[in-house]
Amino acid sequence: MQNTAKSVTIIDVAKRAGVSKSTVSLLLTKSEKVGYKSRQKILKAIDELGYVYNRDAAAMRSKRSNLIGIIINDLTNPLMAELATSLEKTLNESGLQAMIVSTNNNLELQTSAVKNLKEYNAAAFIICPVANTCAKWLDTQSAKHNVITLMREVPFSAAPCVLPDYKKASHVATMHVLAQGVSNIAFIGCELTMSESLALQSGFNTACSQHSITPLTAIACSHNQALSAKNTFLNTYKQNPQLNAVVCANDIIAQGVIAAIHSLNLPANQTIKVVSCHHLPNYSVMPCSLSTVVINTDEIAKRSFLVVQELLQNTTPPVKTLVNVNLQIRDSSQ
Amino acid sequence: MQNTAKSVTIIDVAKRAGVSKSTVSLLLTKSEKVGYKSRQKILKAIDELGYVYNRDAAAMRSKRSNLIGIIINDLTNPLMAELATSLEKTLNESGLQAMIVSTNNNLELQTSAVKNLKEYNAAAFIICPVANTCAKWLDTQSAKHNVITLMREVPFSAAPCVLPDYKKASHVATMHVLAQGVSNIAFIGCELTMSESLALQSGFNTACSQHSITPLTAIACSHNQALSAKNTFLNTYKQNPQLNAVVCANDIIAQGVIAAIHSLNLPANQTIKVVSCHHLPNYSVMPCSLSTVVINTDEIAKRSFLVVQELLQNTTPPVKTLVNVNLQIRDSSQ
DNA sequence: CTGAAAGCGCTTACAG
DNA sequence: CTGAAAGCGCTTACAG
Repeated sequence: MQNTAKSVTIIDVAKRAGVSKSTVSLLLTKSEKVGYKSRQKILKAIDELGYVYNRDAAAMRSKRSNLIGIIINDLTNPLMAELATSLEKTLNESGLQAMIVSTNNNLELQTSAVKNLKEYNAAAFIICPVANTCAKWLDTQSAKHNVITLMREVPFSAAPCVLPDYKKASHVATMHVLAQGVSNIAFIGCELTMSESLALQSGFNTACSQHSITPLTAIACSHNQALSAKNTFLNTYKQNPQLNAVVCANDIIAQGVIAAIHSLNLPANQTIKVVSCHHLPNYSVMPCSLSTVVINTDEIAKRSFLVVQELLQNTTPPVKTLVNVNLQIRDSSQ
Repeated sequence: MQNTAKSVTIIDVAKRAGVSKSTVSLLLTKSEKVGYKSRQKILKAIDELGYVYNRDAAAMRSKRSNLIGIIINDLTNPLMAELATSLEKTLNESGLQAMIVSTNNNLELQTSAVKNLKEYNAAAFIICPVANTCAKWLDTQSAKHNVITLMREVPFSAAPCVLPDYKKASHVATMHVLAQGVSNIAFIGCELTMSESLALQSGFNTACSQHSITPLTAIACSHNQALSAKNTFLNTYKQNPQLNAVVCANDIIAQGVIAAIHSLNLPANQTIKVVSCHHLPNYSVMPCSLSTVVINTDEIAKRSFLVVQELLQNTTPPVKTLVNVNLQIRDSSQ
């Protein structure tokens, strides 16, 4: 389709506007240098001819690029989608073009996504890395390109990283339930080898020891599955019937745990408190209310952008940016 | 960063491999035409030099492009995210590069997204249109570019469109509960002016009349809000206490309705059946089970790809492709 | 398979 | 502001 029509170039625009090709190019790049009259004529010509700026040609000639790759490991996670959307908006506002790519938690797809984006001359890569991303690979990319990681830290990598303060998240969540006088508390997380999970567990343990409480247990269930969390909780409860509080790694796990607690049909005087360390946008609409730690995706997007900007300007950004998190308190006794 | 290093070109590769520039270009484009020995030498040189194919240059010279824009109105909807991921995978497998862009249900963002992607020389646009997309605008784009719409139909537009059989979805869902002998049935949808909602309602009405039942009511609640659905249901129930079945437009609304039913504390012999016409991936993990209509995103992605392929080959694809849907039966009495 | 040549649409100095 | 010129990295015939 677009092959049939001969494309309109700046030469055509220049002819029509009665100015030189250079002037058109000047308007298209740094528009403040062109006088009012020429500007009007050029804009009119562009409109009449339906001229479309060719960024491929511009990028090739100038060796610049305003394309930023956003590589997301799990786009079906509403938090990640929200973050990607927010990032895209932030980049757009600075004249940059976001290109979101989904790797579906697949390492090969992540590798090929970065390779492809290089061929498209991306100026920077914002990566939410898949779980088993290798630090060596990341450092190789980072040495030659502008790369930052998001939401997840790749251990021992030198690439700048922006992530929520997971340790604070679990700490504040745990403190919240401990303040209510519970004493038999468990943590239910997932993928405990990930740096995120380790940070969550660490915040949990710190809070427990600050209250001089030995946590009952800390257990992992399979990846983001409410059903798995439900079963995990039921097993834990069987072995620890004195359990009266559960700190969950995120809202999905919390949902599973809450479902499990409902299924126990506990007497009215026996409650088990549940709190989540990681709010997921669309899960807030659930029947039951839940105290949860909210991660501000706009703030993460903003911080990420600042780091990317520093990279683009060849200054050295902080290697790690922790973004604050906030506990949203709701009725969390089940 | 990438500006400092002088880039490696096919000329460098050709020199190193001891072949001509043309041969390298040949390998990079249609590789079957290059002999085994040359191929090995070239691949070795590419590897040693860290050569990166420059798609901007290639696209500019050849006037071809393998970039496909995927423009999604709501990336935080897990179904849309799943669809985008699936589409990206399908495109990748055919050597095309997907560029996902989120418009966040904002018409201006959608317009500028398409404009930007044109500047990047996208070969086609796959659009999940925002609600108030104008048919005229879409037809203008479609006249000059390869454009298809997904999941939502823009009324009176000539652009090819791929979407689930919403009418069948609500029909099969409604028939399912009617077969259980209910007689007082309501439909709860959202945004009833959208073509999707109209199709859902039409399927519902058809099923009711096939059972010679006059539905109690059909009501809209605000956009995808479980809480709003909950309140809407409670109001409806107050006015129609004989209600014993509810057909919901999607899982989120169904969740709200189920929560409302729970809050009624109905006697054990009184149940209200709930069914959903539109399954949303991450909502399947809910405490309660729910019969719901599953939309196969892989199938939609595949069909969309076929339509795009036809457009790229300048043949005329079907203007409308309806993808089959399936009722997933679970215990749906609440 | 090679090699020289033209050209895709732009940017970037530069002299006027 | 103009205008001519060079060049970004590739593809595409074409004659050998």
